Amino acid sequence: MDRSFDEKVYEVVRRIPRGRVTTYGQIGALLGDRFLARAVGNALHRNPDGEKTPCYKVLNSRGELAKAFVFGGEEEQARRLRSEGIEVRNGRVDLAKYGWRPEASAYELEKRLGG
DNA sequence: GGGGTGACGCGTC
DNA sequence: CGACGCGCCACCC
Repeated sequence: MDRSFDEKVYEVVRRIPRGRVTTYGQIGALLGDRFLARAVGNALHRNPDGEKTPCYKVLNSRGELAKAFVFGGEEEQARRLRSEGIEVRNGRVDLAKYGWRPEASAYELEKRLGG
């Protein structure tokens, strides 16, 4: 009954803190393989529930939004990001400022320590 | 089982 | 900055 790859991706996305973003590559790396980045993008493209899984918080390695954002396109994605206080300029977000590294999060640390 | 698709990432020009 | 090329992968025919 192992969860499908897509579901694992959604789980990670649901843990992204409010006001922060992450990238396809970082999620892939967290799931065990940096080359999964492309598959992560595909998984989000198939996201069945935009409310439950805030995929608008996932960007590419350069902090750029997705032209093919499923729930309304790039503009809608920008609006959702801004609604969390995240700045979007020229279709891009400053990862140094808003980026979240899942593998270094307190949540992960706690989990590894057996919390 | 074989082949196409795509919200990727990185190097190169 | 933009345009390719290439490697890789899960999904879906």
